[in-house]
Amino acid sequence: MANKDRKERTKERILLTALQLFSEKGYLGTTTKEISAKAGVAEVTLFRYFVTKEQLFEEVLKRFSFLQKIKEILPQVEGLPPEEALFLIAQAFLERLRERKPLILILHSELNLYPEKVKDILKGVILSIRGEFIQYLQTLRKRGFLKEEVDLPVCAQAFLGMIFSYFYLKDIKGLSLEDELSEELTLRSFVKIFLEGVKA
Amino acid sequence: MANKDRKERTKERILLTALQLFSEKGYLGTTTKEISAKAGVAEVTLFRYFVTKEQLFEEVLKRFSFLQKIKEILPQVEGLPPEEALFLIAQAFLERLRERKPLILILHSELNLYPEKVKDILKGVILSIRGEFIQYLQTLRKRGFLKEEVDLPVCAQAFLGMIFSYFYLKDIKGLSLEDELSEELTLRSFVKIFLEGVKA
DNA sequence: TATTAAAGTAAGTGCTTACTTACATAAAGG
DNA sequence: CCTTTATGTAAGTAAGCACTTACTTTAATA
Repeated sequence: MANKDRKERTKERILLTALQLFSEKGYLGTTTKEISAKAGVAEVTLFRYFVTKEQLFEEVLKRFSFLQKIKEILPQVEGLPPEEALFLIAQAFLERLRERKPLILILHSELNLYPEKVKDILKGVILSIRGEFIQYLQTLRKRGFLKEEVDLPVCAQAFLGMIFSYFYLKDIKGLSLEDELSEELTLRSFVKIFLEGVKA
Repeated sequence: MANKDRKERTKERILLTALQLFSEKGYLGTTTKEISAKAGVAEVTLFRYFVTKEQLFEEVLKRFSFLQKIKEILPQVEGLPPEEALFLIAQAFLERLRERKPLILILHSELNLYPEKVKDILKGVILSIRGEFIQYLQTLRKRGFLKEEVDLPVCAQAFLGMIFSYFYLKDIKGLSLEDELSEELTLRSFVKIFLEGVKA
């Protein structure tokens, strides 16, 4: 094992552990001792790489907010009937939110620390996802599927908002209301409502 | 001024200040010194009323999660055409979320502390709001306005979800996307999409 | 094998924080 | 007016935390 690999791997281990702990307990609720213990390194090693806890936090944000590539599902979906396509998009969106859950949790509870940085990241994530979705809506519009007068960004907000709220309650807050349908049925209902709401 | 009033007023002042600071800086980010200073009392007074910081936090939750009465807008709305009624409901819902913003911020960032208690409160808030909305949907159904097959709880989730996400981005995260419509237009668009999506 | 780089051990420093104790003052009530 | 009750002042304690320093061990490299 080359020495450089070794360095990178320990650094990576610390970053990963920090991501996890920050997302579970918040920035203030997590101690450097805890991070280093769980990462299996000496506390001093942590400080050798990231001079302060704050810098570690910053690097966690950097490392995990941009690297996760957004998978493109649009191409696979363009030929399908809109109802099916929207369902698949909804599923993919949910999946994507779930993958990013630790980061989302951090952005969620750590508005006080680095408010601008956190906001920028969030904005980037939202704009990219919404952008993709608007792209799909445009193909629908070209095919004459949509009402003329609808505003695409607002439509996207509406549809993604339904799904985000669902994610928020279920995955972030861990709430399940007794009378809930299965996930698939819920998403399909959302799709139906949305589609009827915007189609020509 | 009676002595009892005096006691209650200082206690209330501490609770209010704590609510505000906890919601701004989180539980761990707020110190008892800070709370007492801002409330204009000696730190020791805080501890005389609430033996520990944790107990103060608990009382903040108790005090502000149940007292805020949910205003009834349904009666004022029943006669109106559905599109107008839904718009007013959407506005009222947003307003209600905004009133409760400090509490929501706390429930938001303090999942670690008292997870069960926090969850219960959140669940109560959500169920009560959703319950009211379902009530309204039932009147629409009775009047034959809705598709037969739609599931009311899911509809409610969809509609309130759009609005909640809007609130989340705008009021909680302070994000505004450049291409956004005015609040009124956005809400009216949501209403249109939803109504077309569920009507017979 | 000798050298160098990466990581560990261990002890400690200074600061902040929740919480305490003992005593003092001011207002309310009888 | 005198007692009781609410609040303040001031000083302090014990613990936890981020971060440091000095030295040692382990492992890659030349």
